[in-house]
Amino acid sequence: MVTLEDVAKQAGVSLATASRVLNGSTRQVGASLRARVERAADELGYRANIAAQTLARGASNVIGIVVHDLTDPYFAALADGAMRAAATEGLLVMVGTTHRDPEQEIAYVATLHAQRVRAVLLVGSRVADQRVTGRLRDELARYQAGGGRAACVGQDLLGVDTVAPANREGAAELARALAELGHTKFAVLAGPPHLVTAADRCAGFSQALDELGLPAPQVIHGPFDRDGGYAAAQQVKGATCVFAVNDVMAVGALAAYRERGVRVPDDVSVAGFDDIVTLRDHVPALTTVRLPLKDMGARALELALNEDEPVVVEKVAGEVVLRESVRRMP
Amino acid sequence: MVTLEDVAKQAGVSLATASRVLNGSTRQVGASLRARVERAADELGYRANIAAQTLARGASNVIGIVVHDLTDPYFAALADGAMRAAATEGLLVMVGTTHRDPEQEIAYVATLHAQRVRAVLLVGSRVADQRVTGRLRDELARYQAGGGRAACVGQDLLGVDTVAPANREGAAELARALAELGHTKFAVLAGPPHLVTAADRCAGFSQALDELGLPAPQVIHGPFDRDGGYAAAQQVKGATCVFAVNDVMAVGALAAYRERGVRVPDDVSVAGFDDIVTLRDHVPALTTVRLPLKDMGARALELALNEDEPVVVEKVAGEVVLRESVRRMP
DNA sequence: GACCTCCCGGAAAGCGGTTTCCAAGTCTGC
DNA sequence: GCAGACTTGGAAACCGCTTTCCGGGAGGTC
Repeated sequence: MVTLEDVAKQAGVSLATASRVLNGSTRQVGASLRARVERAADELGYRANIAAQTLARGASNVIGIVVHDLTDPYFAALADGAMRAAATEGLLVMVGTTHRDPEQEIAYVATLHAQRVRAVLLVGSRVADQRVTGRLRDELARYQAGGGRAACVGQDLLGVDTVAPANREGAAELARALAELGHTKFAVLAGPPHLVTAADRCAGFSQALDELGLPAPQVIHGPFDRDGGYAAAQQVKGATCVFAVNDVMAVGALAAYRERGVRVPDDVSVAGFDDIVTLRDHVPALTTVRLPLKDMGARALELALNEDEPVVVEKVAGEVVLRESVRRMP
Repeated sequence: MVTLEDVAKQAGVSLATASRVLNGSTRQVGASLRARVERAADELGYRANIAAQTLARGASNVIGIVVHDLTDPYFAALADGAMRAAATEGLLVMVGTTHRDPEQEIAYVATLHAQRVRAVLLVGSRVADQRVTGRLRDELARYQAGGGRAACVGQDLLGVDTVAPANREGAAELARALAELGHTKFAVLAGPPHLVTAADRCAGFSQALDELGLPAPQVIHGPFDRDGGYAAAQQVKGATCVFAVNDVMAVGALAAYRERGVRVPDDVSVAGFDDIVTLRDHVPALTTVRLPLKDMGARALELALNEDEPVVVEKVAGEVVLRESVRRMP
């Protein structure tokens, strides 16, 4: 590959001068030399070696984002928000997907640390397992000790900047809205018990029902994805309203009902959580809690880059959106 | 940050020995020294500086993927396929999104070149503009001249390894299947004329109709996304069957019809292209052409990494999937 | 015109690793 | 017991770039 030295030689100047011309510096370079260097670089097709720059400057211009699954539109939206924010700062993005394996998440933090990325963003729910979370914390702390910056979208469990959606509150508000429509018998497709996001939404929902004096919902655990919702829906017994703790599960539930000839919302009402954009044309339109996913991603990056002391943006509000998948009870 | 020198000092060995123990080498290191080094590294929380390694080794372990829009499930699936393939090779991934700006694509290739990534993957349709494509070619050639590797998912227009879906053939087969159902009056929601993927699908469809002796379809251009499909559907006149050149446009069209009280498939049949997984629960279920997106992404990465001479995998076959959004004509 | 700044070009010292080359052991085989 | 072949540890060159430090010349002041 073409190096700076090649360019300097071709232009008949020193390395220092070539560097100052091509890669930004506070120092001025005279017009004639500057032109010669630029021409040489162009002729040779020079591209600065960023690994070398990073090493010399002691700072890189890339950030790392770790998500669970890029094909899940929830993560895609969050990641997209963060990537747009990164682009405006002139930063590049390395993306890692854990496929929901917490060990992978830890491994990625180590790898991104080794890459000396400017910041790492952990996107997605924490798990309840204290030991795993502890190891992740350690890995992050080690990275931060070396000057790294980190933020998380999810729960404030890592001791880093955090953007935390109001999962409990959003679910509670949804519960109240559904109760308002006259529902009293609920089921919750609750996802995996160890996933904090899922657990929070389930708990917020249940608690709100309790405060309203309504009976506790039937809680059905299962995977956090479309098929999990599909399977869990089969086990619902006697509820008039089903809350799936995220939208893709709700879509799975709707599919299960459709196949069995159960009409939504006539026979049963269904609600989800997140308000995934890709699902906006779903039939019936899904009642859900809208989260500003892109903003949250962007905000988290901002925090990671700018805050010295860990800042926690608690309870990013969701907005209940009532659509045709729920009906008013007679 | 902790450096290798710190570790070596702490362990009382030379830099060379520490390097050999920690960062893999053909050379053996005695058991006792090895243990001392490992203990020191662990105590200090050492993480190799990959920028330095990349510089010293002259080879990096990251690849770059450039997509148009991560929140579009089409790209998410392709990227996910490539990322899984990368992970099995122990490679890290940098992702760039162009937001459909071809200039951005060129800029990303330059940036990834500067990063000295092992390979770059360009995912998504080429544009018809010769000048833009030419500049992208130049940028890629320059990168490859320096030992970089590149591949593309889309059309074979860049002189690099390419995985090209059989857009024309898939659309043609779809046209024949729809004609088989008795349709004769077609419209095509054709997307932007300059997008090669869109144009190919439209052309393949039209040509097949022509070969069947059927009248040419009404062709309506517009954006390549959901809203483009929505808007284009409004302009359809007198067709019994509408082909949207991708699934998200088809979903937009379905939404437009639903709002206007036009029944699908009773009043009009609708088909898309791609078979996006997220849409599998859409109502009515979308007739489409299934493309093996994840495989294509993985395959492209494989080509980039292993092939010396540009290899073109032409015409990755799509499979027509007939679902309820189309009906047989009486 | 002497003296001081200021400006700009270049030499060279890093940045944190890898790897080549040596030297000093340690094993073999006879 | 000793030459020759392997091992293994360390010194130092090098990867490509940034930046500090120097020095020479131009411009300004009295």
